[in-house]
Amino acid sequence: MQASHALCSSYRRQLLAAARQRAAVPPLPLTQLQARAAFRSTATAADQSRSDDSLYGTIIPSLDALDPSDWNPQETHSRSDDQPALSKPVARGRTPYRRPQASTHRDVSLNIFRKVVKEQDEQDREAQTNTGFKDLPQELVDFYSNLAALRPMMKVKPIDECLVFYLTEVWPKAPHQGNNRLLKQRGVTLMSAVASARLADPDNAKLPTVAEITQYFWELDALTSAKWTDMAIGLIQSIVSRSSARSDYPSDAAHQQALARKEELLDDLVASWIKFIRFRLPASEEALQTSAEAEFRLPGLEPHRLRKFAKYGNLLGAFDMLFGQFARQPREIPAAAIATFVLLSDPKHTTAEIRRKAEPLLTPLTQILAVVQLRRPAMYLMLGPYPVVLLYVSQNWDTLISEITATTPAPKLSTQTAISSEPASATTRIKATPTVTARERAMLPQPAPQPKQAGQTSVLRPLQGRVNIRFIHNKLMNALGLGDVNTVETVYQDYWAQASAIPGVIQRNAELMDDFIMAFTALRRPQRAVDVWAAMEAKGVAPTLKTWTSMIEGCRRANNPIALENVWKKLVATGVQLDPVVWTARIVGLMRCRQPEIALRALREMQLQSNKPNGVPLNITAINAAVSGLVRLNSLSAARDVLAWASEHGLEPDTVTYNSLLGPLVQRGEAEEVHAILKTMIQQRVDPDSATWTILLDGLISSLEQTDSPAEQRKSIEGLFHDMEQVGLQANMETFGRMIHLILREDRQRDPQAQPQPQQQQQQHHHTRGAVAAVLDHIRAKGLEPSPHIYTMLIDYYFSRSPPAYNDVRDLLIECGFDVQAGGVVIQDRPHKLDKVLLERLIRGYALTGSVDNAFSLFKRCQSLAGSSITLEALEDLVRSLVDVDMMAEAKQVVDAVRIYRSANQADAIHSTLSTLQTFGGVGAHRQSSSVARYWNHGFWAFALDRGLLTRAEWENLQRTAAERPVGLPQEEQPA
DNA sequence: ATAGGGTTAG
Repeated sequence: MQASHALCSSYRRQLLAAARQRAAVPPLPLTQLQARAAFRSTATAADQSRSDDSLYGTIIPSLDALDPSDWNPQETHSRSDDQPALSKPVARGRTPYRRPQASTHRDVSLNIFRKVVKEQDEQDREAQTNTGFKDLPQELVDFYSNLAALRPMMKVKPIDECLVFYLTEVWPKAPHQGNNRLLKQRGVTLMSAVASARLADPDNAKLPTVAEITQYFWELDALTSAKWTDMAIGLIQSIVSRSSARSDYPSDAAHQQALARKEELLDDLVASWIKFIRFRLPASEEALQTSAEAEFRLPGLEPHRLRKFAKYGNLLGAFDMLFGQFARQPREIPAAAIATFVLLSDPKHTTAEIRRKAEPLLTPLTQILAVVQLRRPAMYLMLGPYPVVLLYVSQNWDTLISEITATTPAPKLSTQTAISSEPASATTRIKATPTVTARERAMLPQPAPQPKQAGQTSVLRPLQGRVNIRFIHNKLMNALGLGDVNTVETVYQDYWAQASAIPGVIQRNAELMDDFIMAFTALRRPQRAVDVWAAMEAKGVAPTLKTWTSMIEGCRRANNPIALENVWKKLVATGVQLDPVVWTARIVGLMRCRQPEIALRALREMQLQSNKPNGVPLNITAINAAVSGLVRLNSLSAARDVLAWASEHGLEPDTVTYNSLLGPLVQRGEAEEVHAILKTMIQQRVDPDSATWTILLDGLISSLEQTDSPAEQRKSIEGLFHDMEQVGLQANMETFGRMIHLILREDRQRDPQAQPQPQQQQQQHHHTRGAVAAVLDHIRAKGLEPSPHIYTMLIDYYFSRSPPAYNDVRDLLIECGFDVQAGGVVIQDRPHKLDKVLLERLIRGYALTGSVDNAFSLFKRCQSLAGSSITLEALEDLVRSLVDVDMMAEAKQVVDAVRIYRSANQADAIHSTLSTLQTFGGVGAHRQSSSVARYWNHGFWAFALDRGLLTRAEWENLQRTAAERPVGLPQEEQPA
């Protein structure tokens, strides 16, 4: 009571006055930074997203209309797509950073398109004029007119008819001399279309087999390993997608028919191999001699060379013995060989007859794969373009390899690391073979070097017999804050290795396992979270409700509402007694994932079950989760509806409820509303807490006069802390953070852009003088460290000075634990207070203010985070500033880092079990199609393409592999 | 029985 009176009487007047004033002045985040970035076109007023209360109010249905039973998770996507207002980024007010449009690359592609059209027209004219020669024999005239007719025909007729036409009317009538360029060109175009049609429609009897298409390409002198690989692996994909189980077919006849068709496809695969190898592989003398017995006519393996390749783990070297030059492109013939090998070894798909036919290929492959290790990264590289097949191969690989190593007499197995299966995969990853040949290294994408962190493992090692759980937990949370999945992995591996050595450690610290599960889920490595879960259970630690809550929390952080609901269904299916906490986690998670309707249905569901036996009572915390979520989504009216509904069920607002409602009102300066709520709080005898105080700081800080000297400002701030303590409230880090935020905002507003004497400003040193210094001192006096949040605000502020206050930035960085040298800023050791936002703002600040070297050296130190935690906005700023000063090689490094991250991430995330995919979706499943498009249309890519830092093919390939979900699985249905 | 959950800074 005392606290509320203190607030309401002594500061209310100031608060209201300041709030009114604030309402007229929009906040100006980083305006000066943006203004200084000369290459940015200024954002129009229309870009500023405005909040629209009524819009949200109408979208959220009233609670009475909700029925939890009729919700289907699959609707989530389409519904949001239909209603863009739902995904309208309320919190994303900062659009000025975005480039207006990726118009440049669009123009480029249009030009290319026009050029191609022009060329083709000329070629058609060429064909037409040839027909005009009156003295040509009729046959030739026919040939040319038929050839000219082919292209228009392909636009209107089915592809099989075009093929027949070409094979009967064009190809056989071609003159034996003269320029047959068009004949070939049109033939290749046609045949490529035929190949695509074959892949799209594997059972179309009118289309030629893959083996036949291989032959046609060969005859057109256009058989490349790339084209052939596409066809062969496409065929494999089609085969593995067909079940052999009787239960999957309605009748015996249908089953028999399917099996027969499958055998035809397998035959086609083997025949295609034979054709490709015969056409493309130069046969050695020895191979020619044996070709009578083996249609494949593959060269034999040389045992001593094989031993050597085994020793160095050089798979492509070993493949070289079989495929010669074609072994050099890992994504082509070697990929097809791996996939074929797994398929033809899989009793679910193959037959003895097929194996016999393919035996000349399978035998040497078995000999190689039994002794030369194929590591997962190489597998991902090879099969990355074919996610479905990669998934299939990956899932069958370990079992298959252990079978063949057990039965194949190997030259020397000393270096062959047994590949154990999950959950022991954890240990497998530690023991990743260090032996990589130079050639292989050149071939594989270089994972961005992990910033070498002194002490990451070395600090852990001396702690023998004692595992410092707090230390590990801190490391984990820091890595999570940085979005650094590699470090999370390392911390987990280290912990697991240490803890496993001492009995009871894992069992006694089961909650740390929950944290790892949360972190992996949050960083979009759900398979790793599932692995941790399994590893934990294997140690006899049963998952608790907290474990489930952690996973739900992870889904929330990963912004994956579908996964969240799937996890929920799994939890319900276990039949475990639920509790209010896990219910609340679900509701807040759905709200944060911008699914207010689903969240409200969950709340309603909670209320319905609360009346049943073993029902969890509805409580104010769950209501608060919904209310704050709605407020965050700018839907105040819906929030009030929820509160009214809660009241009907006997739940009255508490302090947190009021705080949720106060936040946006204070921000928007709706003084009367704020006043009304404070009055209600007093009437209802709900005491304000530190958070209330923090929210209301707005008005208190404004009372600091610009004319005050630093000493006077300091006194005012100390007065605030004193007042808080008087009413029994302790300021916390959020209070301090908001104070600094408000002080800096005041400063910016009072001090619009150009101050007459920049020299004086340089000397302002906010963090050592005046109000900010008072806050920082208070933090330290409490034995605390300023949070990354606080450092970020200060650094942003210093960059926005004119000229940029580099010295102040540097001082702060030293405080944060950075090593600042003459050559630039680097992260020497990982600072304890650092997260991804701070890092990004730092890179961006340096880039935009023209301190490009600093920006780049920072980037180099955290390269592995490019593409994940560091946003494309920031990277675009960096690349542009590098190009501006003509550091093209460096600019390319940045683009390469993102590109490599994208493909590696794709490959990594794909290594998932079916169950994980069903629950969490594939790569990018959390994203809606519109946001996928937004990602690939981002100005970063446009700029990189425009400046030749990325080829169009690379860009398209990235999109293709990233867009495809590994498997087109239906949503899992669980009995609720 | 308790943990984990809801509010407040970039």
